[in-house]
Amino acid sequence: MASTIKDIARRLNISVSTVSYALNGGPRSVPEEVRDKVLTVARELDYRPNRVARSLITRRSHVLGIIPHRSSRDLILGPFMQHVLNGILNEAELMMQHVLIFTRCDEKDTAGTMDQFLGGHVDGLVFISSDGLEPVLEELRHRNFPHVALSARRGASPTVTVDNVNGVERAMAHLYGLGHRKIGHLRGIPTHYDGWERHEAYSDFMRRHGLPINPSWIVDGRFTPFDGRCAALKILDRPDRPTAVFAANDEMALGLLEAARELGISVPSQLSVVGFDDSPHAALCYPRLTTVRQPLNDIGAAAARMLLDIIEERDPVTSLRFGTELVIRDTTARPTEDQS
Amino acid sequence: MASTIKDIARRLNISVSTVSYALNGGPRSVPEEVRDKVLTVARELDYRPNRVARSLITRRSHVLGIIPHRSSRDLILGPFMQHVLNGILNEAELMMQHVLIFTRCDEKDTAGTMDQFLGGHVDGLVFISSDGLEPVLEELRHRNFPHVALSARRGASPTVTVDNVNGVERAMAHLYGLGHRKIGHLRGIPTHYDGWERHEAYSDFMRRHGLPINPSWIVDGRFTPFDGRCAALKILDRPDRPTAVFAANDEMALGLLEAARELGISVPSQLSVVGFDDSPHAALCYPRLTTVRQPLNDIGAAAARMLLDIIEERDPVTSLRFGTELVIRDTTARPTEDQS
DNA sequence: AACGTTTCGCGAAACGTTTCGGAAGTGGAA
DNA sequence: TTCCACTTCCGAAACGTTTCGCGAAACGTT
Repeated sequence: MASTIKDIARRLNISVSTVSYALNGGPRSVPEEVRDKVLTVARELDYRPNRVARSLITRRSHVLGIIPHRSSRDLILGPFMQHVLNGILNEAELMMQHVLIFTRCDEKDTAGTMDQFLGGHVDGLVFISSDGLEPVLEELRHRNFPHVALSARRGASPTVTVDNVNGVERAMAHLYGLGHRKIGHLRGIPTHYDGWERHEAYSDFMRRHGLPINPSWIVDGRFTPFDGRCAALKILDRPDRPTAVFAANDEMALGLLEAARELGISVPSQLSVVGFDDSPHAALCYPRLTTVRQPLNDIGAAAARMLLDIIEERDPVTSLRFGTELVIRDTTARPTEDQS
Repeated sequence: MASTIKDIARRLNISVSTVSYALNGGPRSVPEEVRDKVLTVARELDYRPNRVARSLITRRSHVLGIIPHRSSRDLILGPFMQHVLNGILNEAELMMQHVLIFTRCDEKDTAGTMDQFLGGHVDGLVFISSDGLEPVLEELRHRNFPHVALSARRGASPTVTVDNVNGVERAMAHLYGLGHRKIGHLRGIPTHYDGWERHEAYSDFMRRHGLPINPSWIVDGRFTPFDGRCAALKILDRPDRPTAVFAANDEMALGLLEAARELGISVPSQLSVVGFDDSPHAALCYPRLTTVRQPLNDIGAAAARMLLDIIEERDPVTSLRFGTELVIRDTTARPTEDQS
């Protein structure tokens, strides 16, 4: 139904090549006069170029692919995914690229997954989390297909990461400086790289400062407020509870705050809390959350830009690491006498 | 570099058509034996079908397009976009479709926009908000291109909406029932259809109950916490402030809560607040927000499903409207004596 | 007049598929 | 033997572009 370049050519009794050149100021020039005629007829026929046909031949779609974490049902709802995605989208807009989100991504079916990725619909891929997808990354590297991984071990593939170790260090040092010695940890799923790294940094800090690590002060959650609340109940509802808890992200810290309220534990006087992310709600909740800020929007934007650089074969920046910043608000204070 | 169907054919000295049939159990049968051989060689050559070439001929990409609100820089960050997108993504996954987010969408350049949309990269479109895009919708209708609009006037295009009128009615009736007579409104941008409809419903309620509408009790914001805070300061920081405020969404209500805290106005004893959405943080903030719940995930999922129905020419469901539910939490109470 | 150099334009190949028309062969029934 | 139906496979067209090679014409220089 829709008109094509051929229809224009026929109408004007000229060849399709000429039309193509006219339409996109193509690699060869066409005289002003016929150019105008082509443009007019194109408008008359309501012509729209078929970008798919074009991609087939140019091998570029101007679309960036995104692979959300596989448990995306939950994670896309979190501020992490949200802000990173926002960063990617904003940057993609500037770079005139669209963004395709791959919904199906079965890590057990590497072949099927690759079919999707390499089908030509996207020029490159951003992995929001590489958790469980190492074989896929491996094959992409092997095929030389442009990709960038976030929240991943710095390895063979290009990565954009946040300095978790440094961020956790700041958070812990803050708590330690206030006088806390009994510090618990709401840990993210340990297969998730950030979750793992933050836990490592936490353990490392505790060890280095000779603090006791009580296993029952460390509970896992999948980065959601609900999980945070459940996990927090396990940590807090016991006689020897810690005086402070470091949560692997803000969402879980929010759940923790709720749990504390339910248990009648007042924050920060009886319990200090530090989160990670500085999501918008950290400043909006009550009491306002002390947290480690990571520039999620910038991370997303950087990933998008790095990916396009790779696609267009510019400088080979292979990895980028962003810094963090401690934002001290109202959920941290000195532990009270009777606790320490 | 990558191997094609032709390579397989050459290797086996058979025709490409046979390979094609073998590969996708195609419309014609091929004997078991050659089928196996084709599959083996395909694996050997690490063959990946080129989906772009396939879409060119089948005219299907199995990708659903999404057009975020044009001021997406802000809106994608809100729970509205987030949950709707989540709903779409989940449903798309079930339906084996991927999702492409159009970043560029200049409402001034209808032609350019249409080029993007009709380029063949997507089989249909979901408009998150049709605000300002009527000409585009018009043309899509004219071309019979599958699309669904959210948060839009029920018109010629298929829509999925929420019953704003009913939702606002519940919120207002709740406040009225508690004894509030001086009720303000934190309004969303009025070009946004939901924002407009909620404001209409608010005004209508006030009129019907003979309540005074004070223009300085109505301030606009772009659905963000920051805007909510700014707008709330204007409403609250004056001698004749209302005893209750209905906010067009939860994010602004959250900003309102913050503003109230800054001004030393205690919620709910001195000020009642109702939001709209029931975003996760409504239950997590303090005091917990009374709000109108709308099933954002379901709305997104329904839109995706409706779109696919249209694409695949199944039943012609033209529009769907979801109901709301009032969730009473801790930000609403009777007005105190001295206020009324 | 002979010569390069541009300009202009056409035809065709290519991108990687899907799918149609039909040819050749096989087997069974009339 | 003839006819029909079925299987198996090939060649080619099609989808809508981009772009290369090449020829013809036009133009100015020697």
